[in-house]
Amino acid sequence: MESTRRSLPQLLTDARRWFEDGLLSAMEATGATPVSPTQAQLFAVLDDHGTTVSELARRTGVTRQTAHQAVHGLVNAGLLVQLPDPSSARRRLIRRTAEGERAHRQATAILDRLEGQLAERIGKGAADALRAALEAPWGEPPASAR
Amino acid sequence: MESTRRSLPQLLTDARRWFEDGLLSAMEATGATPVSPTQAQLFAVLDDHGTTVSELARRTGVTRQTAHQAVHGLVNAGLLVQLPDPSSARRRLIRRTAEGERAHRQATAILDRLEGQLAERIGKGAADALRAALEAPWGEPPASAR
DNA sequence: TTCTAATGTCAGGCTGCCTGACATTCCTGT
DNA sequence: ACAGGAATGTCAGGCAGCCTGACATTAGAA
Repeated sequence: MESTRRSLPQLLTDARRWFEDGLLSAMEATGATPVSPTQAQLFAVLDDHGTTVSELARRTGVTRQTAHQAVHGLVNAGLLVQLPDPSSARRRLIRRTAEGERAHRQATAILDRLEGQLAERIGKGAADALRAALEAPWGEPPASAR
Repeated sequence: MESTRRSLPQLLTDARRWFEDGLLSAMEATGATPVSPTQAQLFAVLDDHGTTVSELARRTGVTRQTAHQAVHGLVNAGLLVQLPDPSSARRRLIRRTAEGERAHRQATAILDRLEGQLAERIGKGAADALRAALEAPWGEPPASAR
């Protein structure tokens, strides 16, 4: 009787995997510098006038060190650059390179297309509802769950 | 104007993190053997008469090796046991131990509670829509995304 | 000026996932 | 009957994304 509903965390993971695989294989197919969703996210929260690693960490909800590491990879890949912040010597601003722009735009386009395909499959209404539900602020899990 | 909608993969990750953190901290608070969502998922797809590692791998959508590793951890933690399958010498059936039962039931209960809290926050309708959308079969990302 | 906070970075660790490689054990077709 | 292919379980090694700890440097506030 399959009383066991699949757990939401698992469902969420499956969905994410679908996007992730789709993104990677699509980018790979175009020969563009591949960008993982995690990296794409970094791009997404980057603003045009340059952003510090710490700020990126805050925006993406990870530690400074993790953000640093992600940025480092992208810098190595030639998609980002770090330049000194004229207003403060301890800060280093992160900016996209031209190639970074390109990769970011492409990744975004592919994700949009995937979302479109999802809408086709489950219906536009359902897809919108999914997004709406996920966009609710998650914050931290209420301790009241104990 | 924040034209940058957050990407679905990222939203999915945030949501998953919320559940994951909630689950871990809740289990930790009770002093029970902590079970990660990944491990909980393993329990969820385990049937009562015993299941092989390969079968678990299929059900969870990961490789045999990954499943093996997860099972190994749970066996070490005393939540699962492997016993020889009387019907075939190359197979080893995985079963829950008594403690495994307990941990599984508790994890499931906590996840339900978290889902309930989610429903409170975003509305029952939205929560149900979320689940419904996620339960659509994800299959593989269509190559047509290239 | 001195003390605290913010920033960037290095080092090391964990988990979940993967591929490769094997030894065993079954099963099927000839 | 048996050879060869498929299934099963495992070990080994790798990679990405996270995390904590520890530091040096620089800004800013007291």
